[in-house]
Amino acid sequence: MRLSSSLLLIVMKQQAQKKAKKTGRPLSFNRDEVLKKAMLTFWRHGYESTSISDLTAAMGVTAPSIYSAFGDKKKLFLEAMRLYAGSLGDFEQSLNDAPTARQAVSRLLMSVAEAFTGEDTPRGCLLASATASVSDNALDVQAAVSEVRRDIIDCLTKRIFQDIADGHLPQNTQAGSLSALVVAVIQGMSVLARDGLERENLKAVASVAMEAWPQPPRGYS
Amino acid sequence: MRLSSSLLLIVMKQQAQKKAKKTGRPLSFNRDEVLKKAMLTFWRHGYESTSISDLTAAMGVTAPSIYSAFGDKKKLFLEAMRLYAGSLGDFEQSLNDAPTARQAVSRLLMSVAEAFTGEDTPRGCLLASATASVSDNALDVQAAVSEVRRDIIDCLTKRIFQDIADGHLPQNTQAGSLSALVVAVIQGMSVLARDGLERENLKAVASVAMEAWPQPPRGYS
DNA sequence: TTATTTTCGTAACGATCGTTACGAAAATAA
DNA sequence: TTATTTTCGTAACGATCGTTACGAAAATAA
Repeated sequence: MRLSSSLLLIVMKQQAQKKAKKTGRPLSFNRDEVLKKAMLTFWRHGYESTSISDLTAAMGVTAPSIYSAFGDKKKLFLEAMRLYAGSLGDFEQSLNDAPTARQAVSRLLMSVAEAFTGEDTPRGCLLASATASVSDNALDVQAAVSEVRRDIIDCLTKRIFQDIADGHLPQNTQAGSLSALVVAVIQGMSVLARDGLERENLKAVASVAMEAWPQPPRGYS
Repeated sequence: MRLSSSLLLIVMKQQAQKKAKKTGRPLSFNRDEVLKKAMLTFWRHGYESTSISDLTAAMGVTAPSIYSAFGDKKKLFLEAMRLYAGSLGDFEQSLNDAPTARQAVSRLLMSVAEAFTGEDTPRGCLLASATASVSDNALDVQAAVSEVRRDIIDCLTKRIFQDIADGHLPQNTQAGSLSALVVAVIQGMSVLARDGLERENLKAVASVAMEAWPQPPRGYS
């Protein structure tokens, strides 16, 4: 077989994956839509406290179809978590779009205050609550969530170092501790949101938290 | 029956409850000791992810004995939670023993940083993780934990108001938001501790968080 | 049409969940 | 000793867990 025809086959296969050229009975549900419903269920009840029965009810899909489409409960959760968290690249982009790390974090805290108290979504943060405690069977799922948090902290740390280099933050700024504090505050805000704290009060907490942000060096802003 | 003899009977009954004057086969375990082991198990795995089987293994007590001594799983958890949290009065006392609210909170954050990274205990905070997410069957247990957090916030708020009155804090200090932030930071530190952050790094986070504490008015400290 | 492919829903799998019935065991009371 | 009281351990309860076997249904390919 020549290389060109091999490549052609690959291209055709990719096209088939994109658009419904497949043979066989078609899927009766929209994969993205039911994944979103699974995500909302995990958001509300967490990983282990959400049963397959809860998921079939929320997704409107039978258990065998869930297993066929997503593998098993762990893989479904991991996909749901990625849908919730979004891409790390987009997060990094949003941090870099802001003029300073301070403004990026200030806006971040306000937007999570809104997101944690949405009318049409569960309260709090899926990352904070879904695997806060698990049995030994789900330690790997917990570790996956933990890794997402670590990536976010690393991302924030990089942005803070950049601000130090640009003179927006003092040279002695503890970049790692400061970014870890930002994530701690966000995860703590999730707890308060779940406890029922109202949106405006949560924003006030975020506002007070920003007081911990170091002042820029003299002559800078 | 005369009142005096009735009172005498009550006194005798109380004595019987204190010391082992009971008839019948004696308890084969120390109730306080096995409660502590249950508490540690709930601390590690949370309320719903801890099974009765986990508890019998950790406590060294059979299921029927657990039910006889503690009622059911919910009541056992609530007792374990109270053992973990301690009395609100003691907490209030510790806040009032400190010279200022700032020092009380600063010491509080350092002591939880130690407690969340103990060698012989699970990581993080039982209150933060054990009921972070639950099924509908355990919403009442979640509410009980939530109430403990609210009590702590109220306690901190009172102490902060006292410092405002004493001139240690500015008149415009947002006492409610500041105390809610303290609890948010603590609950967020629990997440970081569970993620594996080392003790000294967690203390550094707490230290940066204290930068959010308002400066005392001019002329005060 | 017939063959092939994929998904459908039903029905069930073994394992584990929280909880309890019940007779044996171990103490005191009479 | 015998009666009474309380706890013991075994064994099981119905319910639910996550997962899968399997034949029917619904599409395209030949």
